[in-house]
Amino acid sequence: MSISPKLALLEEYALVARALSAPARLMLLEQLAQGERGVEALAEKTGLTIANCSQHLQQLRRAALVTSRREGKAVIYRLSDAKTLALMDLLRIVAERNLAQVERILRGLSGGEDAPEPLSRADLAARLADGSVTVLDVRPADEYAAGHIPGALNTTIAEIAQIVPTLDPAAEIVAYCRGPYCIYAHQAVAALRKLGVDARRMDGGLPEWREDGRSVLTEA
Amino acid sequence: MSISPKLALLEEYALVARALSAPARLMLLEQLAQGERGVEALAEKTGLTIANCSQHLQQLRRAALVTSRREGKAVIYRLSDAKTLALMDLLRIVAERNLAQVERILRGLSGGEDAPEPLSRADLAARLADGSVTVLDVRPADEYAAGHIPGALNTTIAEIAQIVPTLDPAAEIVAYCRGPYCIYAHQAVAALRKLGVDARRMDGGLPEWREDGRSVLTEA
DNA sequence: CTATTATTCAAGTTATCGCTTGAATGATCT
DNA sequence: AGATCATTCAAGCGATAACTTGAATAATAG
Repeated sequence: MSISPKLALLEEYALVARALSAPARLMLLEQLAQGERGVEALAEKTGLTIANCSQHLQQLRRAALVTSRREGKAVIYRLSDAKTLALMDLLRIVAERNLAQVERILRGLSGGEDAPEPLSRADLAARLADGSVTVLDVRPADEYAAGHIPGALNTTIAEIAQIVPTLDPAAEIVAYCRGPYCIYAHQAVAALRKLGVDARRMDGGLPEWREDGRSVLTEA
Repeated sequence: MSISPKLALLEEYALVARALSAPARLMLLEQLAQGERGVEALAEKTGLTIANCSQHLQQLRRAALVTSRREGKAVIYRLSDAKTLALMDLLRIVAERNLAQVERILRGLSGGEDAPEPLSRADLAARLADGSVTVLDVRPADEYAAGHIPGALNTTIAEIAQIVPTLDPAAEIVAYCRGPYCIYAHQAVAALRKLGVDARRMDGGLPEWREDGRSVLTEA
């Protein structure tokens, strides 16, 4: 038996937790939840320098939360499996469930106490089928192109006011973004409600939608 | 909107992960999974100094993984809810699933590749009913006294050789301990198999057993 | 082979964490 | 109130982590 097998074991668990303990790495994981990416693309999206980004990715890889492969001169990173996503999710749930501060931050974004309940993905899928909703994808255009909910319209938060008059006034507006870590959908709903337009968020984001096994449309 | 709501949010999630990123705190959580405890008892069990233990507990409380209440002059800590246990569990699953190093540590403990599959809690409950197993609780005596599986015998790893001859040779031996983070049951199985006695672990530990809604016996 | 591009490595700085020590708070008991 | 016990706070030290900069490695193109 080694010096302290117990501590060695706990150290391994702690390593995984430590990998999740920096906001920069959570950003990277959120990006990777959208799909696999190269280092440069990730650095661009997260605003990190290339070297810094690379080092964070290596920490994630050491914790086995992501894997990488070479493709030409680029190294492509991706989430290692669905359990990584599950872990991020549970982390978020515990944080949101327990921390009043998180609540306040989210409240501030969605326009106060009157923020409506999010629409479940199952309900959204049903209502997409009968045409009673307009779905807005409020992620950047390149992520929309890489895959989105069929029928969803892509727009930015800044341009959201211009798109409203073109929409079916009878259909409820539902916004979605990258997922629970992402605030775009919150911001979109807040912006729409400020305009006097009723809107809700979809629960989760595109990664969760895909994880459910629902269809995803990729631009040609 | 604040300076960077996105970062503020991620910082909160990271806070929870950071709380799980120190072996000492994982030890504390494992202890608390057995039941609520005071600071001094936790310090004793984990080998931390009182002051250090108190500081770790406060970090866990800041992350809302545990809550505390006063009882006389003592402060009693407990896991805040089942989600905390779920988070520890998923962390362990991801770590074990992905890290070859963890595998090696556990293998080394259980006596190599021939370590038997653990017995599920449901199966153990069924076989307890028909008397075809002997259950060994290999946790310290005070934890056994605070609650154990009905019918289980308490022993230490060191004394395990002496207890074997007193057991029904027809019944399979199943050992359990604090749970997945704990290595006592692994050690017990390794020790028994070295004696030529067939033995297995129960999957999970007492907290998981209790979480299943199964009966737990407390010493008078 | 040399040049180019994408990524990683290495060194240095600043900030944070974990642990220790010693003092301060809070609740009980006499 | 004063004494006592459990816990927390505060300051200090050594180790570790995040970020920057500049150089080194790998794969491809010319």
